[in-house]
Amino acid sequence: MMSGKAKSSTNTYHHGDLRSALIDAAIKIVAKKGASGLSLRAVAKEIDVSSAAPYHHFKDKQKLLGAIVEVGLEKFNRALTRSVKDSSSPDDRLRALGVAYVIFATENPNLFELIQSPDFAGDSAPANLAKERERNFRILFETIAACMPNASESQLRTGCAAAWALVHGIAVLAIDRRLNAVMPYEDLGSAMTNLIEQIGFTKAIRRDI
Amino acid sequence: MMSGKAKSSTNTYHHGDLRSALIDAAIKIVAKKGASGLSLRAVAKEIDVSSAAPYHHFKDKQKLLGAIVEVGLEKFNRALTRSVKDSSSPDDRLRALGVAYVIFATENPNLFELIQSPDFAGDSAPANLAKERERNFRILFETIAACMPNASESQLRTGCAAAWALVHGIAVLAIDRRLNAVMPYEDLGSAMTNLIEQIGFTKAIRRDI
DNA sequence: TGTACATCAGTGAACGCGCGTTCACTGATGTAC
DNA sequence: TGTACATCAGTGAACGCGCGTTCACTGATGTAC
Repeated sequence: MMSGKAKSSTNTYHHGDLRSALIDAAIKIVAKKGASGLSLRAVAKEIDVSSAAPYHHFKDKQKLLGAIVEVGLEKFNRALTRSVKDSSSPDDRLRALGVAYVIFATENPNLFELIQSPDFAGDSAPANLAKERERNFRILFETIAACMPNASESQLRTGCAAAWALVHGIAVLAIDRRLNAVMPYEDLGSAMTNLIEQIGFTKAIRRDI
Repeated sequence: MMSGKAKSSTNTYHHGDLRSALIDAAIKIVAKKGASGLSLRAVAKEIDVSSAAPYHHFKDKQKLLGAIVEVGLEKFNRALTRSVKDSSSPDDRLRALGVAYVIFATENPNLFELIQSPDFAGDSAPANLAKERERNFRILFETIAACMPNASESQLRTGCAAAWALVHGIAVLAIDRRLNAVMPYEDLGSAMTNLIEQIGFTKAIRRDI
């Protein structure tokens, strides 16, 4: 057994930190096969534990998935926050934010899709996830607000919707390599950056508002 | 039995047009439960036929799904073609095309998602599907070309990518009602139209190109 | 420090389920003569 | 028009599989005295 134990280096009956280990293993499987390819049994097997063991830490499969989404949202949040940190002008920050969104999506396609899944993004989603999502939205809203200093609340929201939809569309299409047919690039990341640049991202969403 | 037979009104041993019936039933199930909720057995049951019967018409489940996608793409194509028919100016046509895209997606969410699934949209997709998709792209390309009469081929392609991504993003987010939180409307369709209008759809994609 | 005991976090076997697919079969249909 | 026969399109039973989940259990851990 190669798996490191958290509390003891000997092979103990108890795992030490099975909960974290389960989440890690689950994220690894999701990354490889997508959320639909994840089974509790596979997760348990991945860390050499019986199929029943996870039930001491998660009520059911859905709860484990929820934990993955939480971790994923935090990671996403970190990426977005980082992107917006040191850019100078509001427009630059908005552009950087969009690029970070797309880059995260293409680098973590399966995790991104799980995070966006209606099961966890809808009204019936757990409160902690909604809170994390709210944090993400705050970043966008504040950046947009800095870009449009004279806009009303309602105008800002429309701006958010427009920017979000555009970037989300690029992300989704890029994940499935659907844009390659339209504009072939070798490096997907730079292609997306390029696209965002070319359509005048920040200027576009301010137009006509 | 309520199901109508194609060739005979009596209850015959042979169905008549089982292939079409299977596709219809499958589309109905997809509409209700999504592609992941579709099973061959359920399709067979829906039209009161044995679980083995579909195998006389489709080699396996994937082939049936492919048939659904084909029908779905044709329907999608019809909607897009229609939208672009009688509008006057190129800008109006592009806008109408975008609206039709979003409307189709929100009215047929599960079918739309199946159509866009990487299993059938990727490079390994069946040739007939790729052809149907090409037809859809043609509509966009020609509309964009009309909007940008002096643009180069490469510029047109970038324009296509931008317009597509924006509209696709709206569609995907709208399906999951994710935009409601940002800009609440009662009628989703009019909200989307509104959004497309407000961000200056056609002007935006011409900017900086 | 040592012992008794409650609690915790595992095990392994089993359950029932729905699924895709295969198989030998049979009734219906169409065609050659 | 009638008959023999090949082919077609169904049936129903069964296969094996992976899955989520439950259960009685047991070894390890922590705590009160």
